[in-house]
Amino acid sequence: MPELPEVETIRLQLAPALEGRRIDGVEVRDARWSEPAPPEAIDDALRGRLIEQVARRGKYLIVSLGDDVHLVMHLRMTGNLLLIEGAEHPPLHTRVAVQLDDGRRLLFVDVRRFGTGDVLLGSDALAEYFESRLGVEPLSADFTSEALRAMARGRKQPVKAFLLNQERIAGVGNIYADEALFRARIHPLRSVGTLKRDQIEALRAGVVESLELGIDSKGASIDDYRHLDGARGSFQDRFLVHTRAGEPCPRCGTPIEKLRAAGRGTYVCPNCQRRPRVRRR
DNA sequence: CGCCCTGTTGGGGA
DNA sequence: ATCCCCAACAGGGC
Repeated sequence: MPELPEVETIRLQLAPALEGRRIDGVEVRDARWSEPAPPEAIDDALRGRLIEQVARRGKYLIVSLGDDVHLVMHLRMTGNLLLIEGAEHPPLHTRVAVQLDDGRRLLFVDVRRFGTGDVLLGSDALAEYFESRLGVEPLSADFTSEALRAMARGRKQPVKAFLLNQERIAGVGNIYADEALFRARIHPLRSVGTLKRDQIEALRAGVVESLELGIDSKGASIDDYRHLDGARGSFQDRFLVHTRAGEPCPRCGTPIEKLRAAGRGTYVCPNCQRRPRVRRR
């Protein structure tokens, strides 16, 4: 059993990664392990350990290994995690390959290199990592109207920025936020602190419903099938307003409009989701 | 062919 | 708190 490195948190920079190495003939460019941990420390932390549990928190994946070692990964926008057979050729843009003892490999593939990975030593380090980053799980019993109202109270922030902030509600992305707001009939630029009690409840329900659209009948996220041809199209078809500028609102027929909120492309029905009095840009 | 814009995210700086 | 930019690419419009 290898000795644990002294550092408590190892930054495993998946993007870029593994300078100067080739993975089955696939060249990996501009790669390096970032400070403070040298590659040997990463190897030592992972080598010989059993995968005991795979979990999710917000948009993070957690692979828990023996001796309280945790590999925490984020796919960001284009990342993908693949399990391949030993003889299989890793796809282009493979950044990190973890060799498993049965001959298979776990690949982190990411065209844009936004994805991240951290090796955390100990459950305290793991808890701390998420405490500073993530708020309530919206699909848990803790996500009540009361909790949402308490978080929103007094804030002038546009409601869309509030939803995208992972430190309060974990896991709501751009597409999901638009869907939740459309369902709740709330304009994304509305100040979150001004929402009435019934709007807060509608927003809570909208968030839950939008997230459920991303889960298929087997309980797996539809994002699990991203790499399969055609999955992407059917995924987007589930959402009513996102990327549908010009198309008629499914509720009232008014053309969907595109605007910018919280720095992201944002889609609304201008009739169902009334603009706040004070315009902002 | 080149330039410009956009983007399933999050972090840092002004 | 809030806006803006950036990371590193692909893909589409012009």
